Amino acid sequence: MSFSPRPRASYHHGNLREAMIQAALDLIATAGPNGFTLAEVARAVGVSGAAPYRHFKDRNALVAEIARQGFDKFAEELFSAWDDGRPSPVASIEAVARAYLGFARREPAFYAVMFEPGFPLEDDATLLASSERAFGVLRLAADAATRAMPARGRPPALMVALHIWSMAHGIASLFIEGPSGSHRKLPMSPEDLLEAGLLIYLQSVGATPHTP
Amino acid sequence: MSFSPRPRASYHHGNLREAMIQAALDLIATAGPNGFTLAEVARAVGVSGAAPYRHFKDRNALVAEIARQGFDKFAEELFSAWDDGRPSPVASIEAVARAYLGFARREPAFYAVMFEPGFPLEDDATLLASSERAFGVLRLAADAATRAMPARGRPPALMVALHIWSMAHGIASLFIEGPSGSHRKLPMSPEDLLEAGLLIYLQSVGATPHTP
DNA sequence: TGTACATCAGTGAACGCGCGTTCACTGATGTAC
DNA sequence: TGTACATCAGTGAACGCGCGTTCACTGATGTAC
Repeated sequence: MSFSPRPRASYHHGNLREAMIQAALDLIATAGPNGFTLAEVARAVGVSGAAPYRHFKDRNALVAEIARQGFDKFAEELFSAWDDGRPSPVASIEAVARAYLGFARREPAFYAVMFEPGFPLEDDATLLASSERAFGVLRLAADAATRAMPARGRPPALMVALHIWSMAHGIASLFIEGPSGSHRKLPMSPEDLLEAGLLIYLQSVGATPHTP
Repeated sequence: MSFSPRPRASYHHGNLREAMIQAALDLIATAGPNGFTLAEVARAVGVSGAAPYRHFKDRNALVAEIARQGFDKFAEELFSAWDDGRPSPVASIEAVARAYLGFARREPAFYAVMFEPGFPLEDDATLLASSERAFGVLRLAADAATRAMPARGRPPALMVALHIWSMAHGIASLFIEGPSGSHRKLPMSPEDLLEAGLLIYLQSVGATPHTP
C-alpha cells in the first residue's frame, strides 16, 4: 500500500509528519525496520528528499517516533481488552493475550519496530514510558490473577506477568508473519496455542477459568 | 573483536570462507543481521572487495550459510543438554532450556541471524532441515515429558514442545542482550525466569520434578 | 478589511560516501606424467 | 624428482547507484495593526 506520489494541489503538504510515518510503516511491513530509507519515504509521500528534515532530526528519530506511537496504541488495545478484570481474571488474561497477538497480526510493522528497532531505544524517555505502560497492563492482569490464587505456592505477580509476556512475545515473533522473514508453520492458530499455554500455566498456580 | 587486516603472508588466504563467516558474526553481534556489508567483511578479513564472490553467490548466501551453521550448532547443544532424558524428563527439559538461553547468550549473532535474518530463509532446504533438527530436540523432550504424565488431560506433545519453544524464545529475545537493541531489564536472571515458568507449566500437566 | 511582514514548510541542487557487483587479470597451488 | 600446465583464489580498477544530509532559496501561511 504505497502512496502514489501524485503532485499535491498546494505547495505545502499539510500533514507531512503523519504521512511520513504512514509511508514508513508501509515500507517496514515488507522489508523490516532496517529495510527502508528516508529517501524512499520522501518519494512515497511525493516530497523532496530534504523535506523530512523539517519534521525529524534524522532517520532514527522517525523510527523512534514510530516505536512510541506503536507502544501507545499497543497499550491502549491491551488495556481495553483487559476490561478491568471482567468477567474473571483468567478470562481477562486470555482476552489480553488475544489482543496481544491481534496487534502483532494487524500491525506487523509497528510490532517489528517496537521489538526489533535495529538500534537501542532505551535512551528515549517518553518512549520508555510508553513501553512501560504496555507492560503495565500485563502487570495489572497478573496482579488480579495472583490475588485470586491460593496463598500457598503463589508466585510473585511480576513473575507471572513476565511469563505471560514471554510466551505471548515468543508466539508472536515465531509464528505470526512479520517483515523479519522466517515465521514457522503451525498446526494450529497462534491464538489457540497461546490460549492453551496460558490455561495450562495458570491452572498450575490455582487460577482456573471458572474461579470468578 | 574485529580482525586486524594485517597483510597475509601468502597470496591466498587459505581459509577465507570461514574467516568471512567469523568476521560477519563479529559485525552482526554489534549491528544486527542487516547492519553489516559485504565490503566491511572483506576489509575485516583483509581481502579485496571482490574476493567474497569466490565463496558466496551474494550477500544473502553468506547470511543463509551463517543461519545454517547456527542452527546446526544450536541443535547440537540442545541435544547434548537433553542427554537422552536423564536423569528425568522434567530435569532434562530444564537442562535444554538452560542450553537454549546459554546459546542465545553466548552466540547473540548466530541467534539474531537465525530468528531475524531480514529475509525469508524458508526456501533453503538444507537450512530448513537444520532448523527442524533443533526443534526436534524440543519435540523429544516434550514427548518424554508427556509420556510421564497421567493420561487424563495430557496435552499433545507437539503443543508442549511449542509452548516450551515459545517461552524460551520470548525470554531470549526480550531479555538477553542482542544486536537488535532494546532488551529489557529484569529483576532476575533469564535462566531463573524460564526455569520457574517451565516448572509451573509442567506441574500443571502432572509432570513434577520428582517424577523419574 | 487590507496590508506588511515574520515565520513556516517546502524546493532542488549539490556534497561526499560507500555499497554491491563485474571484469579482465595474475600469482599460487596441485597434479599428470 | 622435475616440469608443464590446468585450475584455483585472489587482485584492483571500474561501474552505476542511491543514500543521508546541508544549503541557500522561495512560495504559502498566519498575524499585528
